[in-house]
Amino acid sequence: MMDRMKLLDGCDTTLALGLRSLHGAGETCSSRQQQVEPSLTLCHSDVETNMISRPARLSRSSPHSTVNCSNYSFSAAAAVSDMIKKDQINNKDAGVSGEAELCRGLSRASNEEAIDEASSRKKLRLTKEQSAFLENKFKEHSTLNPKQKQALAWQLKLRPRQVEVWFQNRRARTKLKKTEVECELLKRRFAALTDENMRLNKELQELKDLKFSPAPAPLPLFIQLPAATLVICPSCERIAGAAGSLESEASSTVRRRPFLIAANSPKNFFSPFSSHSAAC
DNA sequence: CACCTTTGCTTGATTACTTCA
DNA sequence: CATGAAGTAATCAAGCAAAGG
Repeated sequence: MMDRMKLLDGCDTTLALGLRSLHGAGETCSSRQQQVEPSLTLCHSDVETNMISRPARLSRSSPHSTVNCSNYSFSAAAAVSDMIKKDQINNKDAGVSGEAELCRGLSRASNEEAIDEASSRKKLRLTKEQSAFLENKFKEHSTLNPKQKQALAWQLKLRPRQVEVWFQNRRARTKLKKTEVECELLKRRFAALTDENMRLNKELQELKDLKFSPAPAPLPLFIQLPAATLVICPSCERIAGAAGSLESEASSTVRRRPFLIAANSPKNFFSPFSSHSAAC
């Protein structure tokens, strides 16, 4: 019921009539609608001329006749369906106008024949201007309070419900986009870490091989080694400290930074032939 | 080249459900 | 705890453009 009630949200005069002009740049009346559905089709070309006379906006068409519609189309079936719904529930967002009342009378008259056709949804397309305006407002704040919603709807000559839906969809799609971007970043990060892991494993293997090689080559006074190679214990074969873990990018960065050790400094120099490294 | 049809994408709208005051 | 408003997630479906025959 609540959901149904939402349908009434912000029903303005034109909406209540179910004859609201619908947007769509360069949009023409759907050929499907014209050819298949014996429906009342109402269109007009400019939202600024929204308030055209009532008789012009409400006319029953033959299955193939439509009111001239260069830019907008509106299925009477859907419109009447809306009207019926509105008739059944209270309007919460905006007061029901006299025009709406009149519309209801009209809708009742055509209820039975229209209700079967009312299942199909017609949808408007916002004009570029409307979309741009909404985009700008969305940049300012991604949610709307009722007052802002009403004001926006009024400015754009849309129903508050339409503005609300637009913001809902915009939020959802922004979030989706953001999630996709994050997912992509995580994939890249995963790939980088996989590479790093492979590199370290290779390095580890090389050290293991070195361990079993014959006489070690004489070391220079100072050698430069990647930090990762310095913390493996040849005795227990454990990778001690940060070298064996991938817990953070920060530690990874630190690990990658090579540093100098003095070959003649027994305190700092890791000898492959000592029993345990200091890290153990 | 014009015309259909198909396909995929965008986007307005709906529904069910959740959260919160 | 019940309620209603407002939000999200998932989905539907119209409209459109591009591709291809």
